[in-house]
Amino acid sequence: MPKPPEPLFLDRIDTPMGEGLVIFDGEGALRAFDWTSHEARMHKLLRRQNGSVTLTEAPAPEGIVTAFAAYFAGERQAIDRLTCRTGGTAFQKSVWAALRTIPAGETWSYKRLAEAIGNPAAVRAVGLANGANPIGIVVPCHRVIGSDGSLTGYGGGLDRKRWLLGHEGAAFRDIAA
Amino acid sequence: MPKPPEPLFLDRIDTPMGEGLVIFDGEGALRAFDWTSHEARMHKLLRRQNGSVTLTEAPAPEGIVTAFAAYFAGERQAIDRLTCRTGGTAFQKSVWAALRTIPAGETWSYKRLAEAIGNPAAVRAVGLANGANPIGIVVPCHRVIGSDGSLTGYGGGLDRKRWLLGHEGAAFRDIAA
DNA sequence: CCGGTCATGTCCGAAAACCGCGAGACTTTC
DNA sequence: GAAAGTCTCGCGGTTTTCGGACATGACCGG
Repeated sequence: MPKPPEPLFLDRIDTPMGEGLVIFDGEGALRAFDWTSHEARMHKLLRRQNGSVTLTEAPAPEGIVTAFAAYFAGERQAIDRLTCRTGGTAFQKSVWAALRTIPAGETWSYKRLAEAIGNPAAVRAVGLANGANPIGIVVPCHRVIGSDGSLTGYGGGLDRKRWLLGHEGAAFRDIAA
Repeated sequence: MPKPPEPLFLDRIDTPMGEGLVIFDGEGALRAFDWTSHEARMHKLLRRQNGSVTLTEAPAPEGIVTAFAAYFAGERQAIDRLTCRTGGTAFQKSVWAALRTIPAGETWSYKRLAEAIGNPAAVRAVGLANGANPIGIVVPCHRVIGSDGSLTGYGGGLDRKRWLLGHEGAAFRDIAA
């Protein structure tokens, strides 16, 4: 079953944690964000969710670039209104939608997230769905931590999770490096 | 990976062996043919090869209808030039392409077919591919019989295979009913 | 406090099952 | 003995099934 490859575009931006990759589509919707250091992982997710895609380097829409810049400059809600579009299963979409309701500066446990989507037992599955989130930062999977307040995991590396939560002024239990 | 459902069309024609279903696409290419009595099987093949499809009843292109009519009336090569389009794996496509080179009135063994596609040992796999052929009659999978001349199998039922070969004036070993 | 157990959704790779066969060795039948 | 039936085994794509791994948390027994 052949699916026509969808044309997507790529731009690079600087972040306090290294160069980031911004993927967006012809309608200007954000499709993915990740760090250059994890490029392979991002491509994998993209392919899984959209079938084959063609990536072309192009300057990102003004709105996206300025939103990221403002966020890093301290305006923590600047990214809240960016329009995103993803593939994924129904379960994953519900998880990602719930993620965007967590305000900056706050953290949820995986359990609370599971309850929010009406599937309280799917705690572990929620963790997986979190890990499959293609749009880092904007879909704030970093705001989910363990029930005991520890950082648990992060696709982009725990360092970045720690930095992001600190930047947003959220509380968490920092367990060494 | 969600694939946009492809719009296909369906028409019904009469054959000496019962009502048949003709599936074709927006460009008038033949996509499937089978008998109403085996409708479920056909849908399964269609779905596997094209992903999800939407079927709408519509009169088939003139060329297709008249070709079938002519074939059943005795003009056995009337279906040779119909343009077909199928999904399937590379292996299956090569098998189906080879099938169309068998002239009416002739029969091949599964072995000969396997040799024709350059994979002499894949005799049994060729049988499978034959069974997965979505376009009965036009892609003449009925012209393939056992090395000893027996009919072996046919998706639409051995009765129809027997009738078709008889209609085309081919030789085979008829083993009771 | 530690260690094990279980529930949950998704993907991935491995392995097995499925057959529209053919060849070779045997057994039947006139 | 030759033609025809029976049995067994190997062949190779495709589909299905199964098990493991995982960004967790609650519970239970030492």
